[in-house]
Amino acid sequence: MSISKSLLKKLALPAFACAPKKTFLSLENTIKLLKISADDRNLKLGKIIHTQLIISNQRKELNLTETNCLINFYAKCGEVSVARKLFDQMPERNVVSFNALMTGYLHKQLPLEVLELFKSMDTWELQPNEYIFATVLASCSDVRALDEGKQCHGHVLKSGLVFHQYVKNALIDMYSRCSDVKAALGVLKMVPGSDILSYNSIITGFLENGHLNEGLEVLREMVDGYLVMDGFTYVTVLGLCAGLKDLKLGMQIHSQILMREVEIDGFVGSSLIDMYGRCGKLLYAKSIFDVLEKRNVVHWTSMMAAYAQKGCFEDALILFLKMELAGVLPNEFTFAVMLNCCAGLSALRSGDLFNSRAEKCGFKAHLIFGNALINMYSKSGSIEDAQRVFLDMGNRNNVTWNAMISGYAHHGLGRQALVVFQQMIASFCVPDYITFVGVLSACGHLGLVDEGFYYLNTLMGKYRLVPGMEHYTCIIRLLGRAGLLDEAEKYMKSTPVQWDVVAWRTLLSACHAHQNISLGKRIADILRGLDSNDVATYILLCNMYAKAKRWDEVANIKKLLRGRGIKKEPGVSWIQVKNKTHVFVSEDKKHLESKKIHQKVDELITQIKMLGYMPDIGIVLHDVGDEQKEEHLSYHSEKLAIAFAVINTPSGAPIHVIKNLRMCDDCHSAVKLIAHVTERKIVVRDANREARQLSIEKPSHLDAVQVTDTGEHACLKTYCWALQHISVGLYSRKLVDGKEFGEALYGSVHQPQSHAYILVSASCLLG
DNA sequence: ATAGGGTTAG
Repeated sequence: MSISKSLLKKLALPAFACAPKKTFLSLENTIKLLKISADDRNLKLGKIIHTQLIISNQRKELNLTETNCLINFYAKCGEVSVARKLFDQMPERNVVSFNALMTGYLHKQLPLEVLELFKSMDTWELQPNEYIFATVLASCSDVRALDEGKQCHGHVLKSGLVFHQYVKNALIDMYSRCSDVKAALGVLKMVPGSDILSYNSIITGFLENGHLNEGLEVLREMVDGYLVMDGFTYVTVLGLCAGLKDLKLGMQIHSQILMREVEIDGFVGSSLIDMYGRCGKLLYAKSIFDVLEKRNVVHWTSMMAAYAQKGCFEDALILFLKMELAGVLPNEFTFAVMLNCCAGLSALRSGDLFNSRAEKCGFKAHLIFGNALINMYSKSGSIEDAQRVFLDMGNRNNVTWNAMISGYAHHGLGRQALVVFQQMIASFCVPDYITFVGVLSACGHLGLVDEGFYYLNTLMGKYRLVPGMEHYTCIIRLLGRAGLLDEAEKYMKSTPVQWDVVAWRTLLSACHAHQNISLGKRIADILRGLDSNDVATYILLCNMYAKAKRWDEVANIKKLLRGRGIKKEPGVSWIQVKNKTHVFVSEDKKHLESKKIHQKVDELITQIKMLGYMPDIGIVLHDVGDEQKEEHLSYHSEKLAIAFAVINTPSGAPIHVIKNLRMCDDCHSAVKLIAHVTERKIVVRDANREARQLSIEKPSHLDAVQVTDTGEHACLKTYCWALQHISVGLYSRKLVDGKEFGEALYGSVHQPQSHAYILVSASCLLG
């Protein structure tokens, strides 16, 4: 009796359980059940059927089809060695046998075996068909084996199978994943009949390899061809928007999803959160997160990443606790984001805790986790721990090497940074843009001018890298450190680079250090032309003049600042002692132990004066006499925090202080000596980053609209706002501004400022 | 009887 597949599936196991011992299935049903077992990855059921086949078979050996089915079954269930045994014992094989086994190797990530089988087909005088090519190309794609993929392409062309949709798409997938943009586009355009899968593959591949603009170009063509996006497309295109930080395009895609009533499933939901998060729209990301019915670990992690990206590290950490309460288990990505938050807060203790938790959960060996760990330890001031993690890592990629190189460079360990760079090259890891930022800054610390220029002008070119502003700024810092200020100025004036405020300020900082007042003045003029209201520049200038005891100039700048209503941000330091964060403001007397702390500061200063410490009296902005100046400097927030830590932590314990501003020269030399007299390791890290936003931002263009946080789609509110400002009459479900919907999207992709974007956005409300 | 694409890290 022949039974339908679905019925078989439903009845299979219970029927087997009840069947009398000598009941055998018909051959036809056996094949069907084997296929079901393969599709469901039901190893148990398949094994039972295999047994039945052997027992019931009157003939000595299984026939070709039966064995092929078995190979397929074992390969799909991950038992590729069993599949191989069956394959090897076959007296006769056909293309199907080969492909079934190849698929097993493909999914086990064993591309060499796939290629080996592909080669051996020739000796069996078997011609590869479209199935074989699709599988072999997928293997090449998986391991980015471009050369093998190209050879396979040649075979495909000879065989004339290039017009098979599967083969064509496999070729596109292989080329785009292997980052061969030209070849991928060639196949897409030369071979007619691209479906949504062709486009999804190519955009995904481009996105993966950072060819974002090319991806956008392909998207344009796709929309132009009126191809309807599916769930995969939305995920990929949202990834593209996130990478390009193109909020407008992202919102258009979101609108289309809403209008077409595409289900926001796990994947689309997380892509939306990620897109809004990476475009800096925390509130939008959260509104998506809030309305999701089921939240998985990716949703939580994407949301945490969105907080972290905005610098709301504490909020992200709180979200982690909420996730735990919701019973969702963290994965390696979650821990990586958490470590990133700890790095942002310099919360070494919390970072250690996450490290332990992750190790217990078995994520220690994950590459992304190790990378995040190196980053956390080095940003939190513990380069030894970073190094330990680095040495322990069995698997390393660019990010790993970069993290270690820039970690060493940041800690002033230029020599080590360059050694690691050499090791990176020796282990055939290709350096990238970020690698050279670290390398050049290491050269800066070591004062290696010639080497710096060699890396910039020669080595970067060898790796086909175009130096960017970060690299040029490193060069300026390098020249500045070496005291070659005039050369630096000459270099800046003669090199056709659009120097920015940071670069000029770098040189100004060198003028401060080397007391080149006249150049400093010239740079101040240039900076004034670039950016008229920058506090950091004025403070640098002020310090430069103060160091030179040019009090007249100091007074001028202070007057200027006062006139513009600019206030210097107060110095704040904080420190974690026994699970509590203690915050200190310069000259703060509010702390409970204030008196004891001030006494300790005085004591420490007396001690280090005996080692030759000379309080710097020239760098304070206060209008007071010299005596008082010394006092003010003594109570800079980091000194207070260190004194507190010396009192409240066991002797010998390391002290980690974080502060908002850059440490002044006086504190720098004082702290070094304090570390010496107290025999402690002291790390002071300045949080040299954008001001932290503690509350969720209001969409800037929506000031007129009350945005509440009650689970409604914040994006819809944006569109409501848009509705009030545009004429709605033009819209019908299919037509926007007299154009097809796709055209409106197309138009706005070409011109991001176009009004079509608002219309498309608005349409989702009406649809 | 054999083949295809997606989310979170730095």
